[in-house]
Amino acid sequence: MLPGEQMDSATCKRVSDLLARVGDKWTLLVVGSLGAGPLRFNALRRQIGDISQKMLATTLRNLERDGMINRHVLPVTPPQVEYTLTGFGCEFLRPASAFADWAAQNAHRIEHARASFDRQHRDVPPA
Amino acid sequence: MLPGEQMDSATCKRVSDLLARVGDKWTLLVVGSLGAGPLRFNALRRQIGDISQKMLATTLRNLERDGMINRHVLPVTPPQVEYTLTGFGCEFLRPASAFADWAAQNAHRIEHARASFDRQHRDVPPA
DNA sequence: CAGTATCCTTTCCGATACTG
DNA sequence: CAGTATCGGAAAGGATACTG
Repeated sequence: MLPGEQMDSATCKRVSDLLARVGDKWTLLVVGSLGAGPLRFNALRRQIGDISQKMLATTLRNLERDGMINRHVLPVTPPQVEYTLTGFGCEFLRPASAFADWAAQNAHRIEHARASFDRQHRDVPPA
Repeated sequence: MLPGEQMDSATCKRVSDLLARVGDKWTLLVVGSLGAGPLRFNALRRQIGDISQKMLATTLRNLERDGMINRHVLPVTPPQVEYTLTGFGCEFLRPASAFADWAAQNAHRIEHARASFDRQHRDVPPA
């Protein structure tokens, strides 16, 4: 994008769509975890901590559909399924990490802004 | 972040939080619109198109709380309220734009991946 | 182990009506 | 003009039980 030029409305909408997908409660956690290497379903689940079985399955399916991860079923019993980032998924991890870095470095500023805002507006609220 | 090192779990969670905030249906559209210059409430509303009054008010309040925008009330009748990006908001627009660029440039790849995935999985679904 | 199916609660968000 | 208040439908997401 040219400096000074902001996103046009149509582009912004598509971006917003993707951001909504990726900005959901779990997607970034999953992609981040897989960024360190392949993981199986339950390993992934333990790594993330408090994700429900349902949401992990849904998130993984969406990421697979979007071409970000590969699902590899090992023909053993009991079955094992290994998830890995695709090349596309790795590419995605770059701007995501840049964004993540900014967020991590500025989180305290946001918290401060919130505290300040709340302080100035905690008046007259209830009876 | 060091290359090769992915985000740790705690950082990832904060980032995920911010992404969820920013990745909601309207935030990025509002910030993007304000990136081009200050706008008043209804001007912003027209620019974005189909946002409801309620969601615009909510989104603006959240952004103000996070220190991303300033709300300036002009003492005239009828009242006018002008919204502008803060310095912090402008800084935020950088990584957001980087992310947005990637998303815009790769949107077609995602669409293709989805179509391909759906093609391979449209079998045996109903009775 | 790796899921799917179902239920149920919570949250989101649009429509509408009203206010300073 | 710039909001707030209230309501109701839709969607997200957790808990639990079940399956290959």
